[in-house]
Amino acid sequence: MQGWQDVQAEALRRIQTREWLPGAQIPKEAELATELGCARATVNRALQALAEDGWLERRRKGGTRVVLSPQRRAQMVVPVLRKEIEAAGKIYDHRLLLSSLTGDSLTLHTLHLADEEPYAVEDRTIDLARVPAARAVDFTTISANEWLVQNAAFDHGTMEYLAEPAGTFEATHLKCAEGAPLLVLKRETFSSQGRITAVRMTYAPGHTVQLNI
Amino acid sequence: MQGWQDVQAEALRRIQTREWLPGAQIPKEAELATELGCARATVNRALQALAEDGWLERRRKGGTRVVLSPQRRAQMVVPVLRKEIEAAGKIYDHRLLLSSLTGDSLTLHTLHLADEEPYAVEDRTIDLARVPAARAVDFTTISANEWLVQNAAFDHGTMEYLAEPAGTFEATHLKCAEGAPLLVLKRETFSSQGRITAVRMTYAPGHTVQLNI
DNA sequence: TGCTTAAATATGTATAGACATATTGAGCAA
DNA sequence: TTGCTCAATATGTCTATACATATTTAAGCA
Repeated sequence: MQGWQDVQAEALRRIQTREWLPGAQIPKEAELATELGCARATVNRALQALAEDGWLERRRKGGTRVVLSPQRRAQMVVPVLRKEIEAAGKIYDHRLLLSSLTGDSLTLHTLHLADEEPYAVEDRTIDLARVPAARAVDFTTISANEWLVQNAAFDHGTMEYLAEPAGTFEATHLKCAEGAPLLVLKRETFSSQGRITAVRMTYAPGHTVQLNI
Repeated sequence: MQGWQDVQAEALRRIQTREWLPGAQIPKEAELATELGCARATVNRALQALAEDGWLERRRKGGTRVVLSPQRRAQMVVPVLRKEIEAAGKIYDHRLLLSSLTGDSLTLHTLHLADEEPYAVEDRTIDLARVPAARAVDFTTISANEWLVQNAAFDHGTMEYLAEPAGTFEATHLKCAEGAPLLVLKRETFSSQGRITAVRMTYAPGHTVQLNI
């Protein structure tokens, strides 16, 4: 009944009730340990967790202080279309619309379907220098989206959502009017070697992206 | 040179190189500790971090196994408009367009400006039962967005992005054509007591949302 | 006054040992 | 077979201690 999670909860309470003010130093680990009746290591574990969550800033010798403006972070799972669609109880399928190879750069256009209805169109470029194995893959069978997730471990990446009007290409494949507002996702993923792939995913009308805070 | 971060890196390497296959059990903590020449607590710390990052699944007595399909998570900081705008080197301002009180429900319409240019329109409902202090606030001075961030600690929330055509209201205030594709954010935040506020933020054309993986 | 250097100090982390707790799985009973 | 009990076991966590490391502060010196 005095675990580090309890200590974390208590510290978070003091932050949120402004008992510990933003920017202010909080008692040092040893003091808190004494006050709460536990070992310093326990306090340390708790405060580290809070620091990782962005509530505290810690510096050796400098002590621990409450962050000026706690920036909360929203999270989402990186979308893997097939799972997203199957999770909604629908049947996933996809059509490879175009595949073109220029040097080490492979370009793929894919239409993703949910219950035979258009779900999204994908415009992807793969750098084969980073993923040589992709040369031998038949992307009509498995979608590039999925194959890369399973076979190309990446370090980091960026994602960007925006709204754009449907062009002729999108309107045709997504069965919507030209100019209809569509949600677009641009994503790039990198390994330590450099960029693996860049995607532009245009979702059918009505699509939404959910995040949790 | 044998810290828990090193152990974490080594474990992550084994996962990514498929030395430890998805779904497979990995050696138990005690064994890894012996193999890597460190204490079990060190291995524990490392594996816990990997579990928190979604690479491993751990169960008492059941051991630790590599997650079937490592779902990567993308993160973004919850947008606080003023900071977002000021970070871009522009001057933030806002206009309260409408304020209406019905029982415990306060509705606010706000136009947010960056360098005097329209940036977004906000349609917000605040539940005053959860934030009584909001009754006394002059939201022409401080935006609801910002006041709530500073004064209403929330537990959790949901966010949803979508693309919608500009209506007459948006077109007027955001200076764009009716029907222009706009990025819309719907957000709800909750305290342990219940919902604090619900927002619908419609961004000016061209706005993008960035996330990091 | 300004610079360099040396102590002081708070956090970071490792370790061994102990106990807690959730699950599994085997053995036994209905 | 089904259901129950109980021992075995892997992870979860706490503790006390020790040392590492980054920074600040103070002292010393030019």
